[in-house]
Amino acid sequence: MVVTGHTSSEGAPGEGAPGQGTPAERGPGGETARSVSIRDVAAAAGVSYQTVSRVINGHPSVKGSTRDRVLGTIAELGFRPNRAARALAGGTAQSVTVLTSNTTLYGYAAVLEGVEEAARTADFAVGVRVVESAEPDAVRDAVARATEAAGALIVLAFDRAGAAALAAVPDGVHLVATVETPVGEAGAGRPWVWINDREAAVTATRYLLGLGHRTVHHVAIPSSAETGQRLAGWQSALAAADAGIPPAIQAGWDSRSGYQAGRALAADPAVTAVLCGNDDLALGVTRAMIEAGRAVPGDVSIVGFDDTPQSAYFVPALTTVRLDFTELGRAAFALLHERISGRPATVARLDPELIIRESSGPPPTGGA
Amino acid sequence: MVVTGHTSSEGAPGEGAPGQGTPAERGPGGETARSVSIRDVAAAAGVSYQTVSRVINGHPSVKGSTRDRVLGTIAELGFRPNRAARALAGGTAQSVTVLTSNTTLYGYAAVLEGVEEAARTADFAVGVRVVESAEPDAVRDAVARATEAAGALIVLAFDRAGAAALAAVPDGVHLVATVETPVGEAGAGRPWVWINDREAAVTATRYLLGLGHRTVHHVAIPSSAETGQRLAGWQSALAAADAGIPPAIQAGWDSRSGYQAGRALAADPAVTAVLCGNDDLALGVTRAMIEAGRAVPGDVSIVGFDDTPQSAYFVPALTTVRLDFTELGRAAFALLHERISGRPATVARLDPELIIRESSGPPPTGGA
DNA sequence: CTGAAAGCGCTTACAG
DNA sequence: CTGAAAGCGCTTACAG
Repeated sequence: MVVTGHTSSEGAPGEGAPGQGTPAERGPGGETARSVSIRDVAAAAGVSYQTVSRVINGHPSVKGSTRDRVLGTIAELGFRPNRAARALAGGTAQSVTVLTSNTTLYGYAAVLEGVEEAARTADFAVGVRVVESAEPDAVRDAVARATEAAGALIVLAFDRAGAAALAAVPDGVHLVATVETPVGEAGAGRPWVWINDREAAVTATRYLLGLGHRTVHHVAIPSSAETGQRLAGWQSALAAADAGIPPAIQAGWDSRSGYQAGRALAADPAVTAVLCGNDDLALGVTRAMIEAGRAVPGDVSIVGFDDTPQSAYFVPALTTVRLDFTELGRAAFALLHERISGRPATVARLDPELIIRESSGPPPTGGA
Repeated sequence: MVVTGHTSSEGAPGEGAPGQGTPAERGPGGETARSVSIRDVAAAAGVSYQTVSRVINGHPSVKGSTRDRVLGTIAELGFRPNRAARALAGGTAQSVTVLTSNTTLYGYAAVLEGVEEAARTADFAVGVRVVESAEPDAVRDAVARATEAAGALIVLAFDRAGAAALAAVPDGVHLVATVETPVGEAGAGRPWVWINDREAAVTATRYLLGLGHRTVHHVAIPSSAETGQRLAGWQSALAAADAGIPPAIQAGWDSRSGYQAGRALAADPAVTAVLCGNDDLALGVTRAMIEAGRAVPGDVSIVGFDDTPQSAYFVPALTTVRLDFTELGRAAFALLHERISGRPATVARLDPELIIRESSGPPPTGGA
């Protein structure tokens, strides 16, 4: 298994040969690149190219018959407006770039998927730019780059880096943010879209309490603020039930981090229920519990957040709160498109859903 | 938990209120958008704007002192060349778009991550365009859109849709493909980068055979060709060892699909070892086995492919072949950059690594 | 080594 | 309702 990039090593590499090549001939199927412009269309339709411009931009003052004719020749010639030229000339760029700190974690990747899908449907190009940290330099650079395309922006402000980037976006650029909390600094003054994590956390915590657990422990994901919404919901549900509020364990996003938190939790016999900030964390916590000889859910119940495609196949299958991040991405784009085009969009209303599977149950008889 | 997009519902939404808003005021931190051009730099540096153009493009014929002066004022003024203008004027677009059938599956998302990282470092903008299927219309449209940016292309041709898109890219566009097989139609005539899946499959199969299993079963992921490379490697390793070659089970990419395949396999007592086309599939197969009362690895050994971040935390922890897709993405970009700039790039050589964990072991004593 | 010219493909005002 | 003009910010030849 090799991956290399030596310059133009021609011919078919054999076993163990460099995994890169640039054969001389070309395969079939190649049409010619680049071509028909607004002027070609104009000539073919017998109008000036300004009129063609009006037609493709849906300008109202164009006679119906000429519009139809132009539209016809556009279809015939397969004309596609050049985005770079449009952007340069000051028209709508028809492009969104997603500014985010991550593209592979489940929630982030799902939002990106939703944005791409919706953008594609609306014929928008989509760009991706990651901002590596909340450091001023990184943020400034990321925003500058993401913004220079002259297109619109969707910033994923679920964490500190994203929130910092959101705050640094200059006025005047079309923007929608996906935020953790609509109020507060993160979303301040910007159009946003969100998922009510707090309410979802309340639901999950209440469910665990309802099973008979005296209290629920929490392993938290990073947040855009001091207190994450999932953590806040967990706390308030506990308070409302007059249950004790154990200190939350601050973790990262991945299973490794959950595993470490789980080892600490497993050492405490009083722990019978753990609400984890996401499913990856829950996987790690579960493994740590099992390694420590604590049965799940016999001795301790574990609940996650997100419902990743794998969660139903974990052993034990994970009880979790399903959050539709893909739809959130679609909603973000819809809102953005609405603000750009002026045409109101309809966005589906999503509700959280607690998916009860095998990792949760009543506390051990001797323990509750 | 709500996500909505009603038009400009101002004010702070309370519990259960629409999860979207556009407060009137603006947060702090907003610098002014757009600004300094090549002409501003020229004026400030006391040269013509053409000279500035030469400097930013690394043109050789510029006196050292004037180059330094221009570079200095560029830094001072914070000048950033306008990509749209550059693209329009025929210069290098400094942008890549990743054309792929998927953005969330582990391997795809990891490649995208690697491309983004490398592109960012080289100051390239990155776009994403998904091609939904191998249908001619979908392919034509995807290629047309991905290509219109005038920038370069990286096509992920691991599956049929990706391979079809690759075949449809017209000549003359800068392009690098990540392919399953360097020879054959998929990579034909195009520069490519790959991971030797076949060799990795051989390694994994041999390992299982070495443990004492009479043969190894296979649950295959989709492929860009009739026979996938992982499947081919598995077959050849079996043949080389004179082991029987059971029919492979063709599956999809996800755990659900693996679970279904696993149910079928669990019904056959002769099955003691299963090589799965990826870790998600392995998770599903494992669960099906356990549900059927077959212990893993006591009764059946299971090996995956990829080594996702979760695999080490599965119960049992998954034995798998680690493939560095992120590095593959970086390599794809490096190759592309090399072809665009002419400057040779150095790309790391990657080797597959079999990660032995808990899901594999010798066959049951009575069974082998 | 460094200006002045022309043009990339479009859009926005300005005149009819 | 529909032309002709000017210009978006850059790059590529062409002249010095």
